[in-house]
Amino acid sequence: MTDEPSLGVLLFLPYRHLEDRVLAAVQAAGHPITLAQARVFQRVDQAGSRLTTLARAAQVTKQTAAYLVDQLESAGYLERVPDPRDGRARLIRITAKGRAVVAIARPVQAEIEAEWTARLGPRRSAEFRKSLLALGELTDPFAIPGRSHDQPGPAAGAG
Amino acid sequence: MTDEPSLGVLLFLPYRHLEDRVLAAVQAAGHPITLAQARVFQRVDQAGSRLTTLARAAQVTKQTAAYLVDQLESAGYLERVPDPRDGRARLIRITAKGRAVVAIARPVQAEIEAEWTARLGPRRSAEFRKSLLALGELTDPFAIPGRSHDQPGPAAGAG
DNA sequence: ACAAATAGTCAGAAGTTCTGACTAGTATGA
DNA sequence: TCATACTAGTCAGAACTTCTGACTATTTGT
Repeated sequence: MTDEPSLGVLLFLPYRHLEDRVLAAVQAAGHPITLAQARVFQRVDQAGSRLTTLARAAQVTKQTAAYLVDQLESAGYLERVPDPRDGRARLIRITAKGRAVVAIARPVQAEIEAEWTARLGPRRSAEFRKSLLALGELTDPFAIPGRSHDQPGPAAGAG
Repeated sequence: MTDEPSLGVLLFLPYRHLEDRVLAAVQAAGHPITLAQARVFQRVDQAGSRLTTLARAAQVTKQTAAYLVDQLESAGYLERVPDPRDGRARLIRITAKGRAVVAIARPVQAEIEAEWTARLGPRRSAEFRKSLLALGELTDPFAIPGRSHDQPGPAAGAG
């Protein structure tokens, strides 16, 4: 660690900064949402998401995702409706109250991105995003076939 | 969310991939280390680190860091020695057993970085790292003055 | 010497996440 | 159509992680 920082730490810093600042703004606006809840909420699609999808995207088990969605539903930020296409599934959707949270989060996110763009300059900034997109294809567990159902993501098959 | 992925998600994917693969390799080698423990262990300096420093770097409270260091110490991966420069402090150091873990982790990390470099190409890869370094200066809570003691990082001053 | 700040600990509570076992609906193929 | 395998989600319980609050010992600055 006296050496140059690892890519892990380097990715961690902006990731966490973004997450923390957006959450702080949401909380400051009077929404008592936790970080774990936010990590699920953030991934709910406008058109509605299935629990399993959220769980995979957030890289937690479906039980964990269910626990957090339950809380967000009780608090009125999310709702569950039957999925017309699949009787087993339910669609998790953002409520009006949830959209109020999105309305707070979005400009903060934009503000941070603007700070980053100012720091890197427009060209490097665009390239940075493109690089992240490329790495996403390499590192998104969705892309990895044959993962089983209860796992939060890769890294499991150890121990 | 039907839109293009946010920078948050984009940073999350490679961060988590790296973390998970390195941890999986360590666990596969027979070291029963958890993700939370690894996040602290990873930040211990060769020359020894103070608990408070580790806590800040990992962005958890010092109590949490202490809890995890206790476990890593019991398991023999870390040790605590008095800090000759400050009677209050102790230096947390990596033991021989801990260095065996580092010896497993390092090449995996290098392998992943090589994959990323292969994907981005050498030029974009170098620029990607430079951009992350620049953003680190912007987002490292160490750089933010006047933060108080028990906080895991920013984002706190909300609610 | 004294006040303020810092390093770390102790105790307890809350929050998150996991494993295992289960129910119900869907898809496939004989 | 029926059996089988698979997928979506839930229930229960345990383990793990993280936090808040209160405290001791030591150092720093005046």
